Amino acid sequence: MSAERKEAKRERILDAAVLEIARHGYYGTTVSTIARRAGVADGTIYLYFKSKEEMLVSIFERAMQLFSAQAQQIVDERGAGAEDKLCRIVALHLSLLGEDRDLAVIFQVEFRHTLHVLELLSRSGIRDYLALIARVVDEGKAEGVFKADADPLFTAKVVFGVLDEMATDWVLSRKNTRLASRAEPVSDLLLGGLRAS
Amino acid sequence: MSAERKEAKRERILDAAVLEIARHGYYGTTVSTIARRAGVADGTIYLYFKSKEEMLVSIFERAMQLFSAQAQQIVDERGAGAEDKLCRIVALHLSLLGEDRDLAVIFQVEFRHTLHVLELLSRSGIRDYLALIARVVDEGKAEGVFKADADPLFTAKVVFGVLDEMATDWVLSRKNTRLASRAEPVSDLLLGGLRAS
DNA sequence: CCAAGAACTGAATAACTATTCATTATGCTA
DNA sequence: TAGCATAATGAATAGTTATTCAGTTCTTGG
Repeated sequence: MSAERKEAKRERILDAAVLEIARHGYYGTTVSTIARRAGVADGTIYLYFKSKEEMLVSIFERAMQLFSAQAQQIVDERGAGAEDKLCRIVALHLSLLGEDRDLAVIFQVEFRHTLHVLELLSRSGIRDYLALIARVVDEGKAEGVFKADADPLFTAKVVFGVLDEMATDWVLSRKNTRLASRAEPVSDLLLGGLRAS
Repeated sequence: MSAERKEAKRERILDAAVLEIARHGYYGTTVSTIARRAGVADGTIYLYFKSKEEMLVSIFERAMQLFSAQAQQIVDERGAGAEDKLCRIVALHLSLLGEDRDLAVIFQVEFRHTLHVLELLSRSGIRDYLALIARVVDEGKAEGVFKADADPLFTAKVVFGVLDEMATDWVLSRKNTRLASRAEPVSDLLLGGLRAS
């Protein structure tokens, strides 16, 4: 079997896992269910993943890669100001989760539990993301548009916390709002607290 | 058996459950383990709780009661300004979780998963809490110290999000910092974004 | 077209554990 | 203190499910 076809099947299994786990939770989803939805036999799962838990880790890694790559691009851009970069990261975060409710559920609900199992391992992906935001805060201080006494990592955690709560709130609410529509008010409030006076 | 002694035993079981679940997760903790730590037989658990899940709900309710009662007191106080009230709620939130790491772990990690099972049920406790914060924002607007265009519920979610992220970060970090020490910088940043200019 | 290795299958296995309930202990009242 | 109700026990039950592996089907290079 060609490498591409193998990769495609792996993706299909992962997609099935995202869908089922989002709807029924990690412990409420059996390997058989995932296999059935992916259209493979139970045993086949184990040709692609060492265990059920490894599947969850893979979901996290695949999503985090998408996330980080795009955020990185925003941060690296030359010529853009820190305020603008921060707004775009906020918008990106809310858009990516807002586009895929199943993935959002897994991020906001299932990983929280898994973090307990994986502990700092999974958090390391978040740490990189926080560092990225912190860099933007640092730039803003250098530009003189953010308060000189803002602690970059602390500020990054505040930003992440707000985004995270928005996402969780959206996931748990039944209303049919767009998550991305909250980007502007979030940016406004955060920038209000950050700007040099 | 007297009602007090019964209540005391119920509390002992709940304490044992908090300890074990915080350390090993809900699914990593067996009813037998909780029973052993509480010093009772497995079957005894079921004289006090209908099921394992009900134990978790009881933990949530017991803690939320403590939480809400104190927050309510702050909000109800006459003569205090909205800025001051907000600062005190921030401090309260971080103190209560900071005083009891096991409880904090359950709140920040285990309940996230359980929310999936209990869905909006558990969130309703949070909803009341959010409403309380929103009321303070409203007062601040009436006093003229907060921006006139601040949306109270949205702002409450932002505040909660920041507090929540601080708590999660503290729970997952191994460092021996005090959670409550972040109250001041959190308040500063939030008030900076909220104040009328 | 045909090995032969790669990929896949799914029933069987091997735990694991929430909950029950027949039995025993305890405490209270008269 | 006897008798009765209440409380506690913990071994047995009943069900669940991740993982394995012996056997089958597909692919492909010569």
